Formats: sequence, C-alpha cells, structure tokens
Amino acid sequence: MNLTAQTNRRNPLIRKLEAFTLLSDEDRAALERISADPRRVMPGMDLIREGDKPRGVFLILDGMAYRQKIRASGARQITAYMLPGDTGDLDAALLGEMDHTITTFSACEVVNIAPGTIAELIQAHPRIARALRRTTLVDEGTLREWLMNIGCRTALERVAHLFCELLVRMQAVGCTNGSSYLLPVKQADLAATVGLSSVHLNRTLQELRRRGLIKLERGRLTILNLPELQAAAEFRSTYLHVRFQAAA
Amino acid sequence: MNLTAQTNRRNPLIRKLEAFTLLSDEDRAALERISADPRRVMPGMDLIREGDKPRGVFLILDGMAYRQKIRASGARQITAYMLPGDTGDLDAALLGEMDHTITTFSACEVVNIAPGTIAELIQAHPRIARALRRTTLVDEGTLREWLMNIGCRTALERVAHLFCELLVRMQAVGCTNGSSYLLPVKQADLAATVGLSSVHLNRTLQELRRRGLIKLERGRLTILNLPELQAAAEFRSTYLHVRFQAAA
DNA sequence: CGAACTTTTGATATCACTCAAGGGACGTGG
DNA sequence: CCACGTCCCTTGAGTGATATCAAAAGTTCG
Repeated sequence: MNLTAQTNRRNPLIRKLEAFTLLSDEDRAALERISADPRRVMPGMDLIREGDKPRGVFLILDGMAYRQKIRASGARQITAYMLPGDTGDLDAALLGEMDHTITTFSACEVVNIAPGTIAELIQAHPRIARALRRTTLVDEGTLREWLMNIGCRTALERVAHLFCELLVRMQAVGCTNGSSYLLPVKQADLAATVGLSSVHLNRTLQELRRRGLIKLERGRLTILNLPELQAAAEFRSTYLHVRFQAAA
Repeated sequence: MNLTAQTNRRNPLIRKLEAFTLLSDEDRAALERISADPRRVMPGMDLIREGDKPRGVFLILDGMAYRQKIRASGARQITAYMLPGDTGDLDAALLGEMDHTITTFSACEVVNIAPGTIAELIQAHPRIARALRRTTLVDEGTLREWLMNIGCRTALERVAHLFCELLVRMQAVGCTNGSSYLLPVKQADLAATVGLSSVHLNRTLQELRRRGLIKLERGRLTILNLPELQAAAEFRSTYLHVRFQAAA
C-alpha cells in the first residue's frame, strides 16, 4: 500500500471529495497542504459566533461540531452537524456577519483556512473547485431534508432519519465501524437538532432501543437493524449524493 | 429618468443583485440579455420534478414559485419560496438528479438558462459571479432560519416570521406596495410551509387578523402593523443580508 | 467519595391534529 | 341572471402527540 492510499484513508476531506470526484495526485497534495497543522479545540467551544465577522473557512479534520441558532428565550435550533471533512461556507467571507454559531461537540482538530488560500486552491485546481461547489449543493439539500424532517415527520421518524443520515456521511469519510460510529452528542443536543423537548427525545430513544433498532451508549451509536431503521425513517440517501453507499 | 434606471426598476434579478453589489452598465446589459424572452407558465405547474436530471437554471422574472418535497404518504414540506429575481441552484447541473420539485404558485415568467450560459456569465463578469455566490449564501441562511422557525417557534410566530421575511425580500425586488404584496398562496400551502395543519394555520391567520397585524385577501397580504408583527415573530432581517431595509 | 452533570421517570398540561360538516367565493353553463 | 359544481376557507368537537415541571436515578470525574 503506497503513501497516497494511506493519506487518502487518513484525510477526511480528500475522502469526502473523492466520494464523487476523481482527483489527481497534485489535487490531493494541495488538500494535504491545507490540512497541515490543525489546532486542537476542546468540546463545547465556539469556533465562531453569530454576529462575528467571518475571517475564513473552518475545516474539521477530526471530531464533531455543529451549527446552531439561539433565540432570545434561550431556545436553540441546531441546523447542521459538521463531521470530519466538512467545511464552513466557502464564501462566508462575502458576508458581513455570521447568522449562526459554530460549536464543537467533542474535542476537534480544526484548520482555519484564509479566504485567499481558498481562492488560490480553487483557481489552481478546477476539479477541487467543482467538488467543493458540489458539497455546497449537498449541504443545501441536507438542510431541505432536515426541514422536511422537522416539518412533517414524527418524533421517532426524525431521530431515525438523523441516525441514518449520519451513518452514510460518516461512512463516506471512513469514520464508521460497521454500522457503528462515534456520536459525542448529549440528548439535549439531539433534541435541539430534531425540534423536540429533551424529555420526549429520551422517550423516543427508548422506543428505538425497545424495537431493537439502535444502541446508544458512551457517545457511540450502533445501528442494530439498518433496514428497519431506514424503513422507520423513510430514509433514502439520494439527497446526500454519495456515489457508493457502503453496505451495513 | 434614464433608460438604465428604468431597466433597473423592471428587472428583478438586477434589482436583487444591486441590493448589495455595484454593477457596471455592462453587467446589467448581460443580465438583461439573459432575461430576454421568458416563457409564461401557468399556476400549479412543475418546473422540474424530484428525480429529474437538472438541465440548467431557472430564473423567475415574474410571479411566485416554490420548492417542495413530498413524502410517500402525500405529506409535503415547502422548503423555499422563489420570488421574482430568484434563481434555482447555479450548479444544480453538477448533480445527477433533483432532490425536490419546483412548482409555480401563480402564473410566472420563467427563463431557462443553460449551464454554459451561466458559466460564461460568471467568467466574463466577476462582480456578477460574486453577487450570485452571495445569493447562494443567503439562500442557505434562509433555510437555516426556516429550520429555526419550524423547530422552535409557535404557530403564530412561524406565520408572522414568514410574512416579515417575504416583505423584506419582495421590497428588495420592488414588488411591494407599502407594506403590502401579492401572495398567491393557498392556506394549505402556507400550512405546508410552516409545518402546521391547514386547520390550525387558518386559526393562526385569524388570530393575526384579530390582533390587527395583517390583512390577507384575494392573494394579497397587507401588513397593518409591521413593528408588532416583527416583534411577535422575533424577526431580524440580518440573515437576508439586504443592505437597505426599506421602511414600512 | 462527593459534586456536577446527564439521563430517566411520573404526572399533568397544552398545543396542534384529525375528522367532519357548513359557508363562501368563483366560474360555467343553462 | 340564476343554478350548480368546485374549490377553498371556516367552524366545532374530540383526540393525540409532545411539552412542561419536578424529582429520582445514574454517570463521570476530580
């Protein structure tokens, strides 16, 4: 096994982009260069806050983070999970201020990419540019799916759908172990993700466990019966546009 | 008043982009060229359906359309309103198939732009390219706000918020008359937008009317008390990133 | 071993849904 | 100009899913 293949396995951004685009060695090298020298961030830290001026783009190399919006009342809505290989909005610097906050779930390795660096990367590597534009579309599609989730699914369907989505996305970056992945997320966070109270979310998890569909303990989710979980959620992964959906 | 100014007033795409970017005469001319020769589409027609292969980009010049996702059960979620000046996803052609359907609310004037034309436009007009990338960010921000709307606001807040947002967006393209704008949308559609049943939506509208906040009749919404409607919705327009918010 | 946090449980309250029927408005054809 | 059908809005009554409140049990970690 050569170095490129190893690198490929390690760097989640490269894995993610290669899930639907062929990259050259040079493309991969450029992405490696960008990913060098990440910083470690503790759990529960804000990477950037609503109202801040964006100064570049985040790239998550390890760990899990999320986007959230917070109301005056303290109620909050989580609008996206950022997994390894995920980036913030590429053009965020075009806007004057952030309309949401990005916070770490777990300890993360994060790279802060300057706007100029992104611009150069895109200019010099058209394949990467295309792949990144494609990820933007997928992010948007994911937001639409989440809207659907909260807007017209039951509590059980919502949670099941979220778990199915995360499995596909974690598989795409090589962060699964069979049908199991790290999910360092409190029940209150899951509740804020799917628009439920944390009490009701707890009861919904119990129902999923009772049906033998999942196991969730110590920050690790294991899907015990993927076909039934997908059926319960009416889950279809097309909106994620991954080329090869790995088997359970 | 010179021709440019008139054109500017007429073409909603130009108006929209000029709400936050300075365009040259040449930029405007290019956008006019693209907007030439729209086709008329009847109400309730699908412009493109879930599963279809995207063949270009839609630009709405007149009327109102929407994006929706439909479940097997028939339940549906509207994920975006497309107003005059709004376009579909610029890079939609990068994806193999649509994950949602775009349908007209009212009779519309629509332009179908080929992928190549978009590419040329972006290449030749960097200011337009920047402005369009910015609209993508705003679209994403709007999706996040809608998620928040459905996820953690009450029925009344949701509807009030939607009406406030549409006012700002319609103002940005010159489609308002004071605090009033055309809203050719059935109550069942509003319900599918904010994640309520149509019965409950009806009762929510009545409450808004009872409080003297709005009037909604014959496809026209009039906001009678904008400050109170905004307060009821906890509405802040920052996520729309319009530079000049017109007064009530 | 204790403090702080998270998950779980129980009881009650409420917002929103469903079903079903009654009114309007609008258009079409006689 | 009226009669009728259709579509949409409105109303009422009963139900159900989810929220809220409060406390107990479990977990984690210094």
